[in-house]
Amino acid sequence: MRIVSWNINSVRLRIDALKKVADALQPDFLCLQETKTQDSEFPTADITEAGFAQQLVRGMKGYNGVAILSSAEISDGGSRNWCAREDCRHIAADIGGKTYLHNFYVPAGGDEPNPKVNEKFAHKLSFLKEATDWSAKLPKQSRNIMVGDLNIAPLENDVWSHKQLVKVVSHTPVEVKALDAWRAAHGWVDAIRAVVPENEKIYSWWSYRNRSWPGSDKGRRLDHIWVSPALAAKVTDAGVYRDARGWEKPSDHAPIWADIDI
DNA sequence: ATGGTTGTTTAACAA
Repeated sequence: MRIVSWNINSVRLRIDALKKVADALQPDFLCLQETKTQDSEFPTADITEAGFAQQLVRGMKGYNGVAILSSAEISDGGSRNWCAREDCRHIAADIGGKTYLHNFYVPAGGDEPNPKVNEKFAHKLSFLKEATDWSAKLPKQSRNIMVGDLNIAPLENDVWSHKQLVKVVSHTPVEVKALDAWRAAHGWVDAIRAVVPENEKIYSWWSYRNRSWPGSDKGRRLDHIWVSPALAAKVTDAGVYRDARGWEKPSDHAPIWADIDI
């Protein structure tokens, strides 16, 4: 079974790119973030045509928004509000066999990594804390897959330069510590790093502001696929589909994928 | 040290 997670940065603008990703990666489940589309405007018919008749959608006008698309039957696994905001940053699916798929879009956090002066960074840290508490309550033997744009690159080789980014939001020690706590709360296993050794650089996002992609390759690994300890041994392969970042009018994120033997 | 780009929605905001 293949799971793909992709911050598409507008599902309406990039519907053709979605079809190309579907053709190339053949996902059983395609999880999207930053759909930027209210549910009534979601391109349901186009996505059905692309092979995903099953669609769980939670969007809002202009910002955020998440979706889980599937070719096989799934049922609604609910969606949660975080930090008492209805800002469409989570949706879940029951994908059968007592296995649950959670799709997250964590707040980016603004520019200044100081919660006292930057409300967006405070929001990000609060979100991480709530998600940690939520993870701690998941039964240890339960089968969960958690994907999304977590907006944090935790390891030194998850960024193009640890030294130059250590004070930049997405790679600061306080965020990395919070992400580690979130992971530890359930014993989540990082599927990408289970496949790609920590001494190898791997990224999933490249800023639009750096026009030199892919030459200088100044990326960050902001997107993640985590699995419950009970599924850790079932991850057979994983990676980043970098090609999509080089297409016409790309999202600033590339799709990431994992094969899980369930 | 600064500014660099893109998307939604139309001047500003978020990323």
